[in-house]
Amino acid sequence: MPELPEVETLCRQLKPLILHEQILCVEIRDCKLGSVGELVGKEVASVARHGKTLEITLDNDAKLLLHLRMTGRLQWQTGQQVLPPHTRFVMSFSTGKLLLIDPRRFATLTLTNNGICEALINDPLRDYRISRFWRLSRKKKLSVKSFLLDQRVIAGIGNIYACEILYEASIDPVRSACSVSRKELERIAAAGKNILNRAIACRGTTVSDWRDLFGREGEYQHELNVYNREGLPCPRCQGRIQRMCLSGRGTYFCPSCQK
DNA sequence: TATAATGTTAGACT
DNA sequence: AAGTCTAACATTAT
Repeated sequence: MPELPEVETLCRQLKPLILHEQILCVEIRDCKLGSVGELVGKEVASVARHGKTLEITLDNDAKLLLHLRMTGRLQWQTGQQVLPPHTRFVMSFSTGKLLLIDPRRFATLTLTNNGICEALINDPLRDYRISRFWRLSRKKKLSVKSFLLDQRVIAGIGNIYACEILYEASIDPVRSACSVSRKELERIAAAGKNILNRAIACRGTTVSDWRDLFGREGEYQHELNVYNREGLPCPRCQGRIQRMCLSGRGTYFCPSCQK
């Protein structure tokens, strides 16, 4: 479910609620998550996002890394309501409770002492270097879409935004990464920044079950050009949007203006 | 009932 | 050996 803009939305909403707050109680309700060590009594020193990972640093420098994978959601709850179905983890503060809800149970939670510097370097909204992006693309024969989805290349892009970025850059998703020219790759990088920033401003894309920390839908679904729009007219050339399967994922594109 | 779903990765295959 | 592809994870909704 959540890609970079969705995780960034959660990060921004969560920060003012839990920064410098003490963890009062932790409940793991799904043993598949494993144990996360001793968190009770620690204070939250920072809340950050790296790619699609949410990082909560504690006052002893330990880091709680949360990855929502496909259907993970975070919900903020104040008061005594019953927990929603599929609530897998609860962390309580004096200000309220943070719930992890995850029907498919793919989400992961890890406590670590070393950061995740790889994603720090490769986050497209930080000091991402086009030179590195270009260099990596030169030796890749796989599709440019799979290239964009490789979190070691860029951290944070998922299936929806990969489709949208390639549409905005007018690049055919099946082309091999190494066939993309420097100019075209610059177009992809620019489209990536535009789209991700715009999607953050919209608090993410709700096509099925994405909700923000307070249960609200995002707004970027109203600005999608190709994703989930098979058979509808392309906003640019009036051709029909097609759907195909690429590396196992639904891929939407306009065959007449993505070359 | 069959298929697809916004992610990642171990293991298989080139 | 390194690059690439596939199946699997677990559950719900169409």
